[in-house]
Amino acid sequence: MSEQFRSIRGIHDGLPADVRRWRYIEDAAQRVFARYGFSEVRLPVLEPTGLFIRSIGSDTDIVSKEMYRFEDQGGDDICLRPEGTAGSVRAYLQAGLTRSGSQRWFYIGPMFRRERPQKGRLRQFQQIGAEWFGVSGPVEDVEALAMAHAFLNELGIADLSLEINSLGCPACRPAYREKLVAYLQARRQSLCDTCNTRIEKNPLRVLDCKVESCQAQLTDAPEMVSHLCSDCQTHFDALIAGLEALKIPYRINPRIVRGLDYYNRTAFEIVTGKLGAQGTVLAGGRYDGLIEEQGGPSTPAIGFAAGLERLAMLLPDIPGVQPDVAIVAIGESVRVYALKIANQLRRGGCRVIHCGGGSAKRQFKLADREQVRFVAVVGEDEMKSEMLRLKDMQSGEQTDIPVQDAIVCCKRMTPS
RNA sequence: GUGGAUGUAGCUCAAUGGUAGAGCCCCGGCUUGUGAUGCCGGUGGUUGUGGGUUCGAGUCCCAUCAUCCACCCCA
Repeated sequence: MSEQFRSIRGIHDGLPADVRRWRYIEDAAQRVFARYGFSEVRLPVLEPTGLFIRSIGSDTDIVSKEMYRFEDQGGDDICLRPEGTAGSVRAYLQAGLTRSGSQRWFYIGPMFRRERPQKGRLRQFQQIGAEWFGVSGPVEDVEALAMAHAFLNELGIADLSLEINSLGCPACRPAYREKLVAYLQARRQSLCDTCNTRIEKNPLRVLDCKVESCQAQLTDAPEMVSHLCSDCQTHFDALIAGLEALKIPYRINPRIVRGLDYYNRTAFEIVTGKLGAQGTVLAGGRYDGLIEEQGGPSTPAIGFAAGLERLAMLLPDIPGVQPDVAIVAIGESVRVYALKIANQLRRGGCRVIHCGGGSAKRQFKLADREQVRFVAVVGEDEMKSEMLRLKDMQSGEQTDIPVQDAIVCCKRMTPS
């Protein structure tokens, strides 16, 4: 007795019921993103490790402890991509598109992060992401947000809320950061242990600490949105004006922080209360410095990514396609003939399953379980007369009709 | 990486430390070519895995693995 294999921890199978949801989501993304002029790209799952160290930042959890990283047989340091933006920028530069005007891309694919699995958090998960290169204005920020909003709207998911913030820019963030650190240091004693380490590592992170006693200390903490430089302020104001004009509901959340180093100015999240601790369903923001950081010309950009599995959890079951007709073959003598009939029906555009033979009862049970609308009985009589005995499984009525008529009948009853 | 909960048939769950069961599902049958309800029968388990305590462990103890939930972090 050999041991059965299991999928790797936190890496799950996409079974038919899952994939139906995924496809539903992907189809919505394709439709909506097309309306905004975005084109799909398919980028590598394996990338040089250095790409992420440079792009995301070596101090981040993602890079420092969550990457599937290894040396391949040729001695190259490579890893499974933990997110999609870094690779998109790499591809954008590699293809020499910096002088081709703004580029509007989207992608759908697996990402890998070696974290402890929990609800809405897998080690291999899928993201639907959009990246828009070469645009700097608040207009594009509004459009990107409107596109994200339209996408989720298309899915019909209720009770989502959009939260926005500005992270400032290299001109105003350092001064704000100093002010915040001073504020936090004055309250060191009252903050939790993790927050104390965050003061040096990533002080902004303290702002969204979940510990109540910490939040109590932060009621009048300085917020980035009230320390923006005039350019950032103008940008933020225009973003808000755009959202208002499009009547997209939003909430300014000064506590939104980005874990990844490359973000600046606009940052946003769309969250649900229905997924426990992993309620962020879509998140993104502006990353004006990343392309230059990767060695390209200074190029502004904005993007977002949505978690496919998280969205899927918010969707009801999606019914699979049902066959129109099941072939029930009676007797050995019609074996080959029944196969031909099945294909003839398929060529005519019907979805056909073949019940495989055996007793009529067995085959009817099978057909019933598949919830087909019709059963076409093929026996010696039918073979001789080139007819089918077509039974409507809902009404129980059955009639003998020519094969061609059966095709028409089955197709008409189940349109799509 | 840290903490908590849970692992018994394909699924949902039973079984005072004393022979592992039920329901559903699945397979076959209830005369010859007709399904959903009915009746009969059947397959299926080294109780996640490995140790230990005991005359005896599904049950108690330890370890390990997996799943779930939370922290951390993030989509």
